[in-house]
Amino acid sequence: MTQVRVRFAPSPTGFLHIGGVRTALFNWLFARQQKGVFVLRIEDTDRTRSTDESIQAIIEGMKWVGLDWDEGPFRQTERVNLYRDHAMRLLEQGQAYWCVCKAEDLEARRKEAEAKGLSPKYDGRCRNRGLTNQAGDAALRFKAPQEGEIVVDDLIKGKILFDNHVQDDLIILRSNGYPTYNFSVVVDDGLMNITHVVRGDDHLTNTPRQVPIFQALGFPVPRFGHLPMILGSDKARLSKRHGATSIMAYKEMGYLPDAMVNYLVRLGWSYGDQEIFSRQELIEKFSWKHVQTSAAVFNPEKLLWINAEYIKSSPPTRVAQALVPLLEGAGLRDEVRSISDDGLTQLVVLVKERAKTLVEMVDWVRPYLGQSVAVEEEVARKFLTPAVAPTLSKLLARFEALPAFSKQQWEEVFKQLVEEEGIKMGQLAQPVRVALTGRTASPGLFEVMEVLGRNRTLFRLRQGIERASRM
RNA sequence: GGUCCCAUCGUCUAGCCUGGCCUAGGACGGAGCCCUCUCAAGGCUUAAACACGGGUUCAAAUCCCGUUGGGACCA
Repeated sequence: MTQVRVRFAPSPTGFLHIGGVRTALFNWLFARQQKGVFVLRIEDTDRTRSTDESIQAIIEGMKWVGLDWDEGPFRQTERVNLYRDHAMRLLEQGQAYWCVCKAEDLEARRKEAEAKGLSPKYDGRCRNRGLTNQAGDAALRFKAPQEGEIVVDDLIKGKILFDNHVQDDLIILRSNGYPTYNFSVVVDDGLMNITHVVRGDDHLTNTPRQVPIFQALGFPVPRFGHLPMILGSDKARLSKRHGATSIMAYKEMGYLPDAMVNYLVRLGWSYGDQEIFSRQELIEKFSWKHVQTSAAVFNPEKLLWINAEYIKSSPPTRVAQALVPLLEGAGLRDEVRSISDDGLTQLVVLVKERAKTLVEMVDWVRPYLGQSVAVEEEVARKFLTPAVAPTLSKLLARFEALPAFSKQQWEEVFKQLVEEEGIKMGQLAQPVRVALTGRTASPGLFEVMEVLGRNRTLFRLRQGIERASRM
């Protein structure tokens, strides 16, 4: 049994796209499950659109989602000579030929053929002319088989038949000496001993063009798997209009990498009714058999739900770590420095059920960072009224009488006061909540006090009373 | 235009290969109720789908053919 070798081969023409991450993810899962090798290859032969920043973005994105590769990153621009050598070999073997047809002529002939109702493929004019490339401006074409058929047994879609009659003699080297996509891919996959080519569905019809090239070059033909596309809510290919498509944008929006991976893998793959998977589980349970054959619509709401699930269930220390850069980004650098790791973790535990993203969490955590807390005018006017001031003062006095904070004890004292005053719980709880957090919504009051500690609780309560008396 | 792919609730999907267990299950989102110091979380309930038409069969979401509709690639 030969070792599984798969690859992810993005073009560095922008940021790392969500669709790309999913393709990488399926390859990675398969490699890890099979104890195989995952290769990262940068397809940058389109020199006009490729940039170094994009390469960095790809690497950064892959690292963030935790998809580690075993070989690479290779860059195709560093391998151009390999492609030329292999092209020349095909020429020597009589499996390629020089073509001097000009683009305009080809276009004209194609239109003509179409008008006559014929297929618009290359008419093979130069196929048997035995031309050389003396002028240095000829393109090299592959002599594609014209008879029989190519059978692709796709890992996902099953057996697909392609008739060779309709196959074109593809250009493999352009007149400028640069290889075309379909050729460089085959040379690389061949030389890198790729056993399973798993890529987007948009490459499906490239497969019957590539298979004969593998054969002509003497490479074993890999297995192929074609993943369905990801669509936007209008069922059009996912693009910026549907919201963020860059993986790093999701980092900035406060998504956890594990949540991202979980969502993306479930978008097109299933394991019965299970929704949440650890990485280890994914590696164990993944199979091509349950990869969906049809395109899937990207659903931000479900992603948000999964993210919330991960925020709730991930180790709080990990969430706290991920939260730090966002807190700093929100201008809370000093506050973050003055809180201990344990303290921050405690805050995460306090609010994790309420925050669906880390960005939301920043806002939830904010009231618990300083000594005092800001209370908006409007909120204060509504809850910190002179009418409640006396009750708040009584509460303060009773809390002050307690030497140390004890959740149970303070809650008892609180409820007793409510009873004595003949009011409802909420009538006292809301003003206290506002005094302690500056908000009308917060975690449970006594959890809040626990996190604030005795001193800050009393301090904020006093401030609240002061404000209520002034109203 | 040619070739190829695809088709179950609004969305992600289970079931399809190996027909009967499907009065089609789960999840997100929606609606309602419960819990409740607020907001969440949680629990319970609920609406919501086999694209259409033929066939095969005692029986079809499941197999076959066609139609329609989406999509990809080629240039």
